[in-house]
Amino acid sequence: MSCASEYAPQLRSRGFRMTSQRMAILHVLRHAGTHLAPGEIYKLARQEFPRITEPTVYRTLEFLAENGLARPSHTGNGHFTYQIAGEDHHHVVCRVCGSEIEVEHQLLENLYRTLESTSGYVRIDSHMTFFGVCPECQKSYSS
Amino acid sequence: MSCASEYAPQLRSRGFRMTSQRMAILHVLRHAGTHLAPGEIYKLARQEFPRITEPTVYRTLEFLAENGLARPSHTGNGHFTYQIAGEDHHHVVCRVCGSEIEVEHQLLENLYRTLESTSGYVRIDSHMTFFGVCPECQKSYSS
DNA sequence: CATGTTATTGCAAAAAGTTGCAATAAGAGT
DNA sequence: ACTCTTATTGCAACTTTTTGCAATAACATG
Repeated sequence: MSCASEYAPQLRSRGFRMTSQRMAILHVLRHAGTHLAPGEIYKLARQEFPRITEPTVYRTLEFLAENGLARPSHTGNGHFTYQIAGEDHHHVVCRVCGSEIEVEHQLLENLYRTLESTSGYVRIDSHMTFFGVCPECQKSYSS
Repeated sequence: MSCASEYAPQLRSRGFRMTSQRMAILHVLRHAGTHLAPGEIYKLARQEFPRITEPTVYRTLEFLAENGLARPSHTGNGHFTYQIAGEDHHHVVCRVCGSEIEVEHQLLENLYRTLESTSGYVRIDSHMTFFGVCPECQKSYSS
């Protein structure tokens, strides 16, 4: 069995099922090490389990995100990208060249707690992508 | 001329042009008072200027966002939604029922400055949408 | 106000993402 | 192991979003 089968009990205890499709996708996400677009995930997952289809990939990614096994993150073009859960960090993307870096979640903790007390909403813990201009591109514009 | 023509000089000074399509879309955004999905904007803009096409709507929204006249904001399903610029606030969306509230930008200022100094990136000023659970839905889960 | 440059658009076709529903298969119970 | 329930998938059709390129029209200039 693949390393992804360790998620099975977690799913079963909530009344869900572990399937080859979900294993394939979890496997892909675990080995990616970074976030991937649904299309890329589809191509890679097909190498694990060729009968998988696109609608299944989209539905599975949404399912995994709802159940905390995957993390969706927004990209600059308005689409989702997914990564395996557990890597608790955020991104800052350069709006000029697209390069990106990670940001510790710790830096956002205060804000999240402030938002909760001022808004009345709880369990605010979204994965965020911020946009700015990276050091490299700052140089090009100052010359 | 529509109220949207006040944007014309702003565009022309940067070498861009004001067109009927852009006026129609700006008009729609100004009268919406809230954010709209591209599809809705297309339908409404067609009432202003029937020859407008979908690709133009998408391209124009991206253009307006790049030039600070419109603000894209992420929705829970991974798509963009747009609103007229000038309303400087962020959103918290309930991940259960979808209700949302606005958050003053002031609350994020500190975080943005911290991100800039720790990351080296500058001009971080993205519009953000956070996800949490609203007071109403908290009740349903505590019963 | 006619002209030339080129930013912007429309068209057509492709790619990406979504939906409804019947068929399949996970896994609980026997 | 077999059966039954129903969560999950595949299929097919559909909607949304993107792309390349030729045609159009904004507007700076003379």
